[in-house]
Amino acid sequence: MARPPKARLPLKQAALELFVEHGVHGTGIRDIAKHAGCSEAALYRHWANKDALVNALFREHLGDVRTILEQAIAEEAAFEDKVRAACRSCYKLYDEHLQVFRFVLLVQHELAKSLPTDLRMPQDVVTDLIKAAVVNGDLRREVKGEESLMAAAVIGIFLETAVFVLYNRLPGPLSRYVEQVTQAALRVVRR
Amino acid sequence: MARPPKARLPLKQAALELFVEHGVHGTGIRDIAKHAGCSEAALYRHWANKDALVNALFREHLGDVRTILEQAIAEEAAFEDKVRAACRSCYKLYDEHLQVFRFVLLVQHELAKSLPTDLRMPQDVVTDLIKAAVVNGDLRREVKGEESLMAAAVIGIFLETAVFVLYNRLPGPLSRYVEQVTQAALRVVRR
Amino acid sequence: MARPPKARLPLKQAALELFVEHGVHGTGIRDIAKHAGCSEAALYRHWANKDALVNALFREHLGDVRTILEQAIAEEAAFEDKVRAACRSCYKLYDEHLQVFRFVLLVQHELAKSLPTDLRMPQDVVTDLIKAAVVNGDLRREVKGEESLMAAAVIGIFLETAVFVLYNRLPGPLSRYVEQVTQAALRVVRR
Amino acid sequence: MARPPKARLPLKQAALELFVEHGVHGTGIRDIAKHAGCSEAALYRHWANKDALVNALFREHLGDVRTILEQAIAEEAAFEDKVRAACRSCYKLYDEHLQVFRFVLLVQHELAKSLPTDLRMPQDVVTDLIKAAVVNGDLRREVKGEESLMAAAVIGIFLETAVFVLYNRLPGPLSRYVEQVTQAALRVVRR
DNA sequence: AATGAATGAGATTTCATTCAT
DNA sequence: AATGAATGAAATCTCATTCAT
Repeated sequence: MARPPKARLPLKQAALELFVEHGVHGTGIRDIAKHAGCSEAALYRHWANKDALVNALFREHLGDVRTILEQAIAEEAAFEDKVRAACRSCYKLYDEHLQVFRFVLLVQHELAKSLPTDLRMPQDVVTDLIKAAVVNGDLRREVKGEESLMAAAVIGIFLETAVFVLYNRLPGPLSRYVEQVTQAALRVVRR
Repeated sequence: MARPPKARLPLKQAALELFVEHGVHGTGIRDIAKHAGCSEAALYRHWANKDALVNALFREHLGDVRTILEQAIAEEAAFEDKVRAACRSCYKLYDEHLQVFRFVLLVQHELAKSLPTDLRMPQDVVTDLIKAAVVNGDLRREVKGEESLMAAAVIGIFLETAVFVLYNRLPGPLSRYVEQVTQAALRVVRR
Repeated sequence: MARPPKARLPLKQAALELFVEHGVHGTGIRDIAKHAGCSEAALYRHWANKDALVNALFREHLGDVRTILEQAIAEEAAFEDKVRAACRSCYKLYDEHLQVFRFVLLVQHELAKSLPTDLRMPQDVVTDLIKAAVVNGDLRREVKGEESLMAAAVIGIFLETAVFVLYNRLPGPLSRYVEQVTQAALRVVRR
Repeated sequence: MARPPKARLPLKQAALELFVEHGVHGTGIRDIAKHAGCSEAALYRHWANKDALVNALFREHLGDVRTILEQAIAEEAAFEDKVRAACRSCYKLYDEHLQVFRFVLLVQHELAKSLPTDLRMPQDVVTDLIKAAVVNGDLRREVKGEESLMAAAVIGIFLETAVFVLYNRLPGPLSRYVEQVTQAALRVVRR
């Protein structure tokens, strides 16, 4: 191999920070390069263009979130514990890597059009969790056919609480709400 | 009284559609003008600049949503009916004026930084609804101090269900879920 | 109408001159704008991009050349006179508007790929002239089936003489060779 | 003797193909390197820079064409046979190495400005052939002083026929027209 | 009053070339 | 010796806004 890539990681880090801070459209190549301490052209060796960078970054971090969720859920046996673990793992990510969390949240709507349909999303993980609980008998049969609706409710409770903390409608850190949010979610899915 | 301006409405309609479709930053003056069937300069007869248009549009539609919510809530007496009316009114807006709904949702995040803090948001309406219910005794006293958290949960359930419909994770129209969403929200706030 | 376009013509003239002088690739938007005495952005109001300008310019001037040829040919009755008129009209263009002639010659190969197939070219005019002469009996029947080959030869004689003058292999002006070139072309097509 | 360089030939071949396909200016170092299956820096081990590569390539292939022409002409005694041999040798090159032919044709115009004047061109070979024929008495004395004009005509017939085949105005292979083109050229130069 | 031309500033992207490994 | 990363300069193009008619 020739020179080991030196700008790749700084560029990703800089892009993440600036995208979250000023939005994807509000952040220029120039800003990213300057913040990363390298030239603008360096970016184009690693990604075809700005869009490609955004997409790569999104896929990567979305994968992280999904993995965190899946692992947390897999490590618990009871449904309630799975829900709590899911919540705790995500809120931990929020508190420790706010930028990753915000980026995934932020860009999701902006990229909705250009995302491949085969991409497994965190929403899918939660939906599957609920479907499995219905099958297992952890949730009443009446929920049958409403799994997606229940998933929407659970995700909504998870996310909007984070949004409230983000915009200072609730005091942080987010993790302090794990138990309350978990109980709220459980009250929704358990009739 | 002078005759009403002719380009104003088409411009607003065009801006709304394009902002929702391509984002505020992704939509140029030329796009708006072309889509509205008038000249680029016409825009500057009605608003000082692009930002002013965006802000005016946001304030206006946010006001609509807030008003709809407030009226719906005011027209009912019981807490449960208020929640149901709030949900129904918003979901009706979604089904009939999807773009208004999406615009308010979308721009909120994109413009988070530049929004004036004095603006009363739909979130505030819901929070106040819950606070009032605690005072009235419609909700148990234990909720005291958790009003914002409860509001977050309720709003999350409302919104994420809409998002699920928007991205075809749930079949539309959104209004069909009013009762289920209402019950879910109530289960959360009622211990 | 608002402001009458002031930069359009200067831009076309500047582009023509610079394309001929330094080649299409060798000429930048900046050069064209500076030479035309206007801003770079002005160009994009009139053409979508550089390629579009090149194409429009080519189509326009190609049309001129074709029209000149067709008119010259139409004004004469005898085959020999038609050939002479064709040659004279083109060589007059060369001597008086060298840039147009060179541009059409230069860009032809560069644009070969992107040109629509329906475009009637000067080559077609000459080919049709010869086909008509065979039908009329102005040329022997033996030429039948060789019209395109004869057209190639005639055009080759026309063009390469111009190229020789262009590169100073022959002294100008080109028009002085009209009679000799005409006779050469006639010797080729008349068995 | 050191072992022969490994990347040199692939680079030359790739450059030739891409220059013909997209033009010299339209082809980048990266394109050439990728197409040749080696690194970008490799090019600079063999040539000082892009210009040097272009020039070397042009000189080489131009030399090839000139040599082919000169040999073909030298191997025949009679003027008519010389013309036929010249045509046949070039058309053979066209049919078997289209890219070399096109490259020499193409680059001649694109690089007209930057070409060294000392370079002996195929045009010179043909002009000398005709001059010699006048001196030898193979062509009438009346042609005296018109040698360059005659050379232009002969070359024009040769080239434009090839161009017609290139753009599908005539069916290939080009070699099938050797005899007809030869006769056409002879008719021009023989009064 | 209303248009569309024009613009300055800046965005993104490309390119030939050099550099570090 | 050979690679691919990095770069400065420049190219193309976009944009919100102003201007002349």
